[in-house]
Amino acid sequence: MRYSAGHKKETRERIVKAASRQIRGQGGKGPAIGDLMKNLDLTHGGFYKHFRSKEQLLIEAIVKGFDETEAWLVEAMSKAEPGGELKLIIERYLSLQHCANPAGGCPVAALASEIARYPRAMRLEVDREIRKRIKRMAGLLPGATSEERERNCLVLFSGMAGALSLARATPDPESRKKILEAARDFYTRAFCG
Amino acid sequence: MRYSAGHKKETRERIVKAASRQIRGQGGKGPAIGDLMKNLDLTHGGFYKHFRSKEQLLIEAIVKGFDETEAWLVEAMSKAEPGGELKLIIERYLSLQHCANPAGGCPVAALASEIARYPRAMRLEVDREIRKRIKRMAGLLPGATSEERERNCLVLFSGMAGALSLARATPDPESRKKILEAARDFYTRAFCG
DNA sequence: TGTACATCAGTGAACGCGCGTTCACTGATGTAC
DNA sequence: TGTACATCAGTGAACGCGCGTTCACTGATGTAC
Repeated sequence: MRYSAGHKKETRERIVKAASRQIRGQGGKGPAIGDLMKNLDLTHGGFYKHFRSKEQLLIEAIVKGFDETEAWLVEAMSKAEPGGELKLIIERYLSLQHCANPAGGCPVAALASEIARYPRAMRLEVDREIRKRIKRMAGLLPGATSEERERNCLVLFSGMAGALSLARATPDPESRKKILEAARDFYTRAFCG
Repeated sequence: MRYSAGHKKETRERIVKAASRQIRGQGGKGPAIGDLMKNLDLTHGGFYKHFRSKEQLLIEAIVKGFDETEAWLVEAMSKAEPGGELKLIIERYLSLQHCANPAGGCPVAALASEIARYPRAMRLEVDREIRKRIKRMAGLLPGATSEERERNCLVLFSGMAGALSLARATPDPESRKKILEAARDFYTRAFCG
């Protein structure tokens, strides 16, 4: 059958969006293409009408994860009184909500240890995204020079991703909460003066 | 053929040791059993004379990773002047050497984001190990109560693991070094005050 | 002391399943005439 | 206006490979007699 004008583009976006959630939720090589397509009421064969390979899809899926997460954090910021932006970002990033929702959250926390083992093209793309976000976020950090602010931002960002990963790895909900709270208190004190 | 008394035990240990390196190096489901055995000049069929399942092997392999890493950090400590132990641990954990050697390093940094997705039995075992090590290390941290020292230890440990994961994910060696140095300076100042 | 048998770490073929990718095909709609 | 053909998103069978697990078998050595 013939489809309407924007149909193909819409389908493509649905695939990327679903894949983005699933790669963050499942990690590894991400969802099997058959499953992914079935969830969207499509069949696996059609996949290659949209993407050159699974790897290409995963790259786009991860980029989408960064976009979604940044938007979600920026939204938190918008509610801040002046100077309180960073505190709200830390609180949201280290919230129980983010912890319970890897599929909709930060790709670095969701995939931290796996990125290093991705194929080169994927690593380069992830690296580009991380640099972009770090640069934007660095302005909120304390520090005399932009160099110093960026260093602080790297420490905060990697530290929060580590705390979130560790919390998610912890089976006991009480301990999870303890880790998140400890990290939240610590980074707030360290960077929100 | 019949083998000497300790032979089976030795073979088993060789398998665990090789698997421990490979799961940390490759992540995911770890090495394929066929490859793992071939590297030890054995065939895949014999594997099940030693282990109930691959999952059981992985559990033992990860525990071995914790043991090796703790020993390696304790060795660093032994060279410290009194009070300087933690500083040496931070420096070793965040060294370029550790960064370049995931297969021989900390399992949490190597597998951070994947642990949360392991089968329950594996998660529980990893959790036990982490608690054990955190408890031992907490004594080196500042804090008025043991509660507070443990919280600090959680923050330091998860932060360092996050920094190491991020550094490993970074393709450019200069940036890798920058991340490690920034984290090293920061945590040293924060906890070795 | 010599012989028959038991033991058991290791072997390698086979099974079954998951999964990425390819490819000939479908069929509703747009277009050319 | 009606008819023949082109288009192309989506379909589903098939291929090839990787991999965990099973199982009947091997063969050197220890043990029973």
